[in-house]
Amino acid sequence: MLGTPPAERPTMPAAARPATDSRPSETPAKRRAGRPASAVLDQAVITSAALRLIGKNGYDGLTMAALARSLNVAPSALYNHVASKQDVLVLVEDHLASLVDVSAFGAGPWDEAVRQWAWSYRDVFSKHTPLIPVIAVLPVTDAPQTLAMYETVSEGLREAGFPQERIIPSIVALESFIFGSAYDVTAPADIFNPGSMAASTPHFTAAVESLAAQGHERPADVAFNLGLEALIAGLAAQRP
Amino acid sequence: MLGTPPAERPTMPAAARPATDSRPSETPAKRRAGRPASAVLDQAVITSAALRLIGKNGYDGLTMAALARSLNVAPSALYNHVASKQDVLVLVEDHLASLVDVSAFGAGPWDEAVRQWAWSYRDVFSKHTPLIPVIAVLPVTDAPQTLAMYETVSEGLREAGFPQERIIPSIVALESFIFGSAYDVTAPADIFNPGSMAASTPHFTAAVESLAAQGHERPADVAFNLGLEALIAGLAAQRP
DNA sequence: ACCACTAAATGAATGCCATTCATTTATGAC
DNA sequence: GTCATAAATGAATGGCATTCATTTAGTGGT
Repeated sequence: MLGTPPAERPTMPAAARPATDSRPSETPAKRRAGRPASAVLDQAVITSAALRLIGKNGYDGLTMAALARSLNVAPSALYNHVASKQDVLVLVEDHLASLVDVSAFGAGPWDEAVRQWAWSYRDVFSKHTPLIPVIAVLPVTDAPQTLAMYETVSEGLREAGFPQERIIPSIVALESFIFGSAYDVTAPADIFNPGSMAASTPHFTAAVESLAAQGHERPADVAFNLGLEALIAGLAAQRP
Repeated sequence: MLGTPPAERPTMPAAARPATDSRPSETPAKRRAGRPASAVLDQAVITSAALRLIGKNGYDGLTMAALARSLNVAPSALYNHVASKQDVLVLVEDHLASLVDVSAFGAGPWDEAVRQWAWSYRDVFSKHTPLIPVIAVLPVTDAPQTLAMYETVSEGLREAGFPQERIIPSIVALESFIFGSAYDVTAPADIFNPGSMAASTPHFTAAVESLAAQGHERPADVAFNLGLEALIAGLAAQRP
């Protein structure tokens, strides 16, 4: 499944404003304070700069100062366009949601669509785990692209015959599993090595070694596949 | 937080302690060439103070300064017993792991044990979601109580007839679902309210309203139950 | 052609944070 | 007693998000 390279240019920002045409003319040098036509910043520009920064230096490198510097602007200038750093994270999150692949809904069997969506969703956010605490608690109103994703999935499940009142719980269950699994992808390879405590944990140690002996490239994928197939089967059983 | 795992530091190792309970007892442990019988701080004392602080002011209130103040000690004193704030979080996490109920393993059918464990695990960590990014990536060596939990669960699944190499992936899948679901518990009640965008998301909106009409006390429990039962059924199907 | 309005930028200042380090204190072993 | 050493201090450091008074320069109204 595809990764999530840093978004190139103006990819559909997010909330609120239509924002003129965000064709980013490279304004290289200093500029004096000014107004509209020459405005340097808007939410789309901030979002793509944040993504570039994250891609290069990770989330530790995403500071308001670094973000401003990458845009040749004073840190305080950002606050004319976003209310807080949290706001920047929301913009980034919503952009990422638009990268999740929902194309299989309506184009094939529902379970295949769920599979494709879930793998894509996990892959996108496994590179952005610091956003998970943000999304998991974010009102959908603040994230239009995320909402659009839910709409597509909801429609898909509806057409597959799911009873209305089970659609949201099904999505939430899948999403919870996906978020947890995204963390799992980033865990160090030897996270389960019991080290000096192996002797006191024989069953666990045996299980770890037995899995290791299989020599899977990405153990996280084994667990994700197992859980996802179980969930899909379970959902299938709950349809009329 | 959450950016990168451990940074090595010259001061003090976090691992290899007898893994206390929360009582701030003055257990002296062992003294090597030792000196201070009147020492105020140790890891057990720090852990229980941190828990008290979190209980009162939440994770935003957990700062090294506040922690030190609650112990009538200078902030720098903490660093004689802990290498970093991250270390404090690990101590807290490991204590919480000891609160998770694994008592049903070996005392009944495996699926009932998993059910009880999973609900308990989710409930404990739903009040401590800021620790999830820590646990999800933490080597088991640094968390003896957490390791003990894994040992009990591994033994339970082994006795239930699970093939060795599927035990760890099964635990990981369950745990991923549990972590994601812990976030879900803390989400605001109206997180799915599409607000002014309802018109453009008819299927999603209908699904949300249909669920709301059921009037469940805790909607998060509906999704958790649904997902957990699906996972258990899926695991059952994979046994010989 | 003027002018008032206001969005968008500046840069200095604030307060909080984790962490470091040179130093002091107090203890138990000898 | 003396001494080595763990444990505590308090001052300092550098980074962080955020605020605010101020400046600048287009724009719309007249």
